Amino acid sequence: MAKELAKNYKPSEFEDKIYDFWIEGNYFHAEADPDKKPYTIVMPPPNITGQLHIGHALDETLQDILIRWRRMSGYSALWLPGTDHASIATEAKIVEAMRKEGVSKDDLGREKFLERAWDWKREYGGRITTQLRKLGVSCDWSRERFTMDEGCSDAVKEVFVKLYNEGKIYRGNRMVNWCPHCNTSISDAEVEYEEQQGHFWHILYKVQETGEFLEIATTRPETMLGDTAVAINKDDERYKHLHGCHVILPLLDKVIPIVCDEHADMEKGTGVVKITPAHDPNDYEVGQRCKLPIVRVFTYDGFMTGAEDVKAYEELKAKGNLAENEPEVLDCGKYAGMATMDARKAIVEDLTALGQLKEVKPHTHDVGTCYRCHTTIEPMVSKQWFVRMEPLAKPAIKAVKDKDTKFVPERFEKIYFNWMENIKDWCISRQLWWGHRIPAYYCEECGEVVVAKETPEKCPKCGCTHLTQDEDTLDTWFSSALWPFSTLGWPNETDDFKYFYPTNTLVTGYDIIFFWVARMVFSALEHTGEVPFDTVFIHGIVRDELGRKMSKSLGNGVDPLEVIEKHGADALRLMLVTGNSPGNDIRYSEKKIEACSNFANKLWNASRFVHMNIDDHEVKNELPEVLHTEDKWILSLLNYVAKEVNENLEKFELGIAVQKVYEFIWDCYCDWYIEFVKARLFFDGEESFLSAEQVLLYVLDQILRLLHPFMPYITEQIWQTIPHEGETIMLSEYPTYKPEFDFPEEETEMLRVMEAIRAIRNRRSEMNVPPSRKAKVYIATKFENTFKTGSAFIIKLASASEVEVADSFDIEDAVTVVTADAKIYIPLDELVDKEAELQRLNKELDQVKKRLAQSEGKLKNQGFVSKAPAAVVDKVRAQAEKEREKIGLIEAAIEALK
RNA sequence: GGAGGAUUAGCUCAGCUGGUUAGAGCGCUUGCUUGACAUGCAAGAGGUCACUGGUUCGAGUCCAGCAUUCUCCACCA
Repeated sequence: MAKELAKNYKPSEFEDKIYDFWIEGNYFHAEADPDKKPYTIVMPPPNITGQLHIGHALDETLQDILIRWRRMSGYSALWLPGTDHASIATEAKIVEAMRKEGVSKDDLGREKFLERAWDWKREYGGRITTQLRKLGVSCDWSRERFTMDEGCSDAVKEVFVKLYNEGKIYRGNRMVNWCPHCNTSISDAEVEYEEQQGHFWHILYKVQETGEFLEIATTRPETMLGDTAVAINKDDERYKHLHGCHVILPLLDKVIPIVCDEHADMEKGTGVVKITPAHDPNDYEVGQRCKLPIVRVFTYDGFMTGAEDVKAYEELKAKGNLAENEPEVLDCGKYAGMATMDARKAIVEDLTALGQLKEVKPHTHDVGTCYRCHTTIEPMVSKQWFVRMEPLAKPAIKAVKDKDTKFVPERFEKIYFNWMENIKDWCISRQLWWGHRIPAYYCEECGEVVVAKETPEKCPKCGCTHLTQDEDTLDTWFSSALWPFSTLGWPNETDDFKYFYPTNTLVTGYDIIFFWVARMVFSALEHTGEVPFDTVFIHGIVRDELGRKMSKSLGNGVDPLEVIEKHGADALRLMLVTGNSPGNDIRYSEKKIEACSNFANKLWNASRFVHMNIDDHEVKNELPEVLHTEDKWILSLLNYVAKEVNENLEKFELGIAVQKVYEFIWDCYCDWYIEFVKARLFFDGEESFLSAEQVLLYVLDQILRLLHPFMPYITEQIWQTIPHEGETIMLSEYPTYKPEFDFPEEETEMLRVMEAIRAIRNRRSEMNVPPSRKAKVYIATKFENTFKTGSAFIIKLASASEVEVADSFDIEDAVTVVTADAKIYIPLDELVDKEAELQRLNKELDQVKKRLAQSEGKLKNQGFVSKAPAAVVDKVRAQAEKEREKIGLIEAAIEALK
């Protein structure tokens, strides 16, 4: 470790070295320690396909701040990292890479494909975590996990089998969201709605019995081949004569019934709806109610069905393997094999030729798309595995209502409840290979379904050995839902699990509450009987300089690695946490980063100043016996800041916390204390400057600790160069409030002197007197001692040549400055413009009078005096008193000048 | 259709449970080679806290309404 500080702050020169130093020291490692309280965060696992982006930087920074603070506060603080296999995203990338080589999944076969996927994981899985390290994350890498590692996979199987045995997982034909591009079902949460320009096609269906035509509007004419009914409302007067009649489906000339169903809304359109149970969620419901056949006309990869598909269906039927709700399949004839969009065109053309297309109207509507590839979702009836949500959602709602898990900020609870209360069963099977394969086995002989953690040797029903495992894998989020406990050893009752679980804080963005947070809550309650974490700390997203979402298509993304390279991780971290309140979005800006970097530079130089003074004197890092007023002042402020910072952190107000540290360092320590101390370092005797150096050093040490969770690198780098105990600042004690460092009187004394300094500077500045031109200062005050002790500061900081203090002076023709506690004369004869000075004094007099009027108004108000708390009333009273005094002094000054 | 943010200085944002002379950073003006820092120091200008009501002794802060804007959810023949 460096023993001295370089002349300039250059983060790139030491950040990596510091990280290595922490790793070598094993400082991130947490143990189950019965003498300490546990504090646990599990890291939201980034996708193995991921590149570090600014959103990660925010998420990780917040977690690192919390974990470093708790660690320094004496907790056994575990931050458990890991990565997610991201089934659909990873598989898509691999398939894409293979496509470029002209290889398909089927060419390769499942096993070879998985080998390739694991190769991919080995190659890229480490990339994201390497990038994370650049941020300074202090997570326990020895416990790094992967959602598909042995332990997590075991937990997945355990959960699946358990839920199946309890009847909470079932398999069946249901309406699901199908992505024809990814070729898999996806869950409701994975559908994103996008506004699209579409059309209404008004089609005429002929009624068999009466010969009249019914006008039916649809946004998807290609689905008409799968119509198995048209619906009307039973109360609709217009159509009462049609109850029990039929229509002839155009193009197919197929006779289908007219049914009555509440889904048909008399107010909307013509009041007649075509019903396609296989390809529309609402129609599916109607089909169930009216016992309609389900006819599938799309293949799963987005084409119209044909003879082949019918054949496959017939074979299944012949075997007697048709499950409940298994859709029939239609040979779409001339449309068979067409992409659905092409079929739409062809069908519209044919209907036009028949004269059965009445009109086409433009229409904008929200269309469901796949959240990964943004392909339009095709609702399909398909055989999938589902989690029955009702029994799981109930306790998950209660746990948050009871505040077993709290959301910060609280308002996100509503989003959670809204989702949980309207939740439908969760489709968990995916037609993908990369992921946890569903532990269900089917007997080829008797059709028995066996769900078990281990591959069964033989069928428990018929005894044969012809069992095949389900081809599908589980939704990625099924395994992430177990993350808080699967990573700690569950289902085994490990020591870690017992000590670190339930975890404390989950830090994540609001965009992921449904996908992940909600599912962790109900999974944890179901399987561990406890909530997975006590607090969900929600943050917003990082937007670009113009407030837009960062996106690949806009190309407005900011690469955190570039920012770190240029300004350092500390500046990036500070920028991400400053001036932000929980749950709100953050706007990235280069200016903000620069400001943060300047702050780091400021701290660096202040530390260099301390070094310049202590290096030749073997100064001990402890407080001296005798403390001067300004020492007590800074210590008292420090104490107060430490108290508040801890309180703010406790409440997850990280932005407020860091703001206070920032102000203390820059305004109090650098701009005032260091300047005060210069007077002692350069003018006083030996003893005084030694004690000054001690306090200077002590406070610097405390500052570095306070700031360390936010800016870990620079604080460690500096800390290592100053006298200290312990190996790393990471494990030093975080400053807290200590009653013995409360010095209210000294604080007041210093404030009096500081006010005088500011007032003198102000006057000099207004009169454009350069600092080089010193002037004698007379201070008339009741607090003679305070100002006598403070005169050295006034000389140094207010460009005074000499200071005289007494309880009054009789001076004419001087500039007069009045503070709350003193009347200050600066005889700058030749510079004084009497008129200007009079004007200024009168202006000030007006201002003070206005304030006094305010105070007095309050005091005259009976309601205020009788109802406001005594402390508030006293405060206003004291204020009014000061104001009256000040008015007296200013008036006297005006008199004297006249 | 439902829900939730946001609205405070030229810009970007803080302001916790109601009590300050409403704050910060950037930008702006003026002065300064001040014994670490010009990535700096000092002084300053700039705000009827979107709007309208209400509660209260007292409202940027609580309540109701309204406007603008963003987001989420649901629906959409």
